Amino acid sequence: MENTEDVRPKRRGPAPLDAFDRRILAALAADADRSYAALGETVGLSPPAVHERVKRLKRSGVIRDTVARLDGTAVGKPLTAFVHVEAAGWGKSERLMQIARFPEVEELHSVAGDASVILKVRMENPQALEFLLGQIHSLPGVRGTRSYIALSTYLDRPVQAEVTTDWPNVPLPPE
Amino acid sequence: MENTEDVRPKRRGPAPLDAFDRRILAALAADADRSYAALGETVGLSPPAVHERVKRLKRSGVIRDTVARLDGTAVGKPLTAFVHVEAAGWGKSERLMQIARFPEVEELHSVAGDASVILKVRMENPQALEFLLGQIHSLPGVRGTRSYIALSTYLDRPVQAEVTTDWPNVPLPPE
DNA sequence: TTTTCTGCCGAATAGTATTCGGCAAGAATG
DNA sequence: CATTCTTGCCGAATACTATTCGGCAGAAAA
Repeated sequence: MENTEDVRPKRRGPAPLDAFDRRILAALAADADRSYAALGETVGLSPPAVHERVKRLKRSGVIRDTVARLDGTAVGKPLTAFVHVEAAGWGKSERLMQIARFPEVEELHSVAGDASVILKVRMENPQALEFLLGQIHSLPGVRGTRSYIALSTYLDRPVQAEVTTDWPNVPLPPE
Repeated sequence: MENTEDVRPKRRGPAPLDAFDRRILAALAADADRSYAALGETVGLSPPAVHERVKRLKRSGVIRDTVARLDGTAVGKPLTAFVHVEAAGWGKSERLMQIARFPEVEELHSVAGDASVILKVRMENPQALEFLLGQIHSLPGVRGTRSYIALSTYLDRPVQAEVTTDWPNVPLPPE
């Protein structure tokens, strides 16, 4: 006989995140400094069990990475702004990607809407923003930009593990 | 005698971040999982020295927190969007702040420009976005909204420690 | 029902984080 | 300038965690 290779793998694709995973993710997205013992305490698992799950979540890419979030003002960049770039032809010219090399640029998305690209930038001062806009305008195919300068930031947090499921009902989730 | 309390404290305010601090911050903003030994290796300090600096940077608030960054799609929210809210009177009505309770809302800024408030949201699907917009429109003083749906995200990173200082010169920083 | 697989736990081990004492360089003091 | 004081570093010692391991139990497959 041959064909002994018929055994299909049991399950393909990432296991769909059970309640423990969700709690672990929620906790880590809020504070990744806690020990596995403390984590296990809050989610209801032993330290090794939490460890194994976190390891799996990292390998599978659910946890992209763990980072320190810095205070923009403290590092010398108190000015946050969103820059909408209207590009001709089709947004994502390779050149436009180049401005991602500036450490001031934190996000870069191509979007649907009356802007082709949206940037989130954090600058030292208005003049620096002016220079950056100059850089952007010098790129080929850039028709114009529109900047929105943040006056106050009321919320700035990473991707949350929770998902609102009962949209039509709740007017506002409880505190 | 009295007035022996004349001795002014040597230095007020946060020390201004030397080169070591910068390197530590840059490293931690990229990957907070490394050991102090590994960090010390790359920045040129002993593990205890790095530890002490990190502790100080956290206490002083330069390092706001350390978080795990999750994959939006993996947690069930593949749709990223920026929502501009045009509010009457003055943007920051207390009520508007309430929508920050939805775990889908990641950022909330008041801005200068032809929008009063900008939200960054991550939704399960377009319908969920529709519901959220409904919530926003139901708030008093909201004149309208404009949504920009992210098609591709080319860059999404935390505040970088580096600051570009020679703006007028460089056309683009080297790789 | 039996077998297999998965994921948990407690205990053991390995590896860090953290503390401590001493030292050296720069700043303040006289 | 000499002296004192302060700051921040290092190496070694300690305490605490992460990580590994063996065994077990429940669910899924056979």
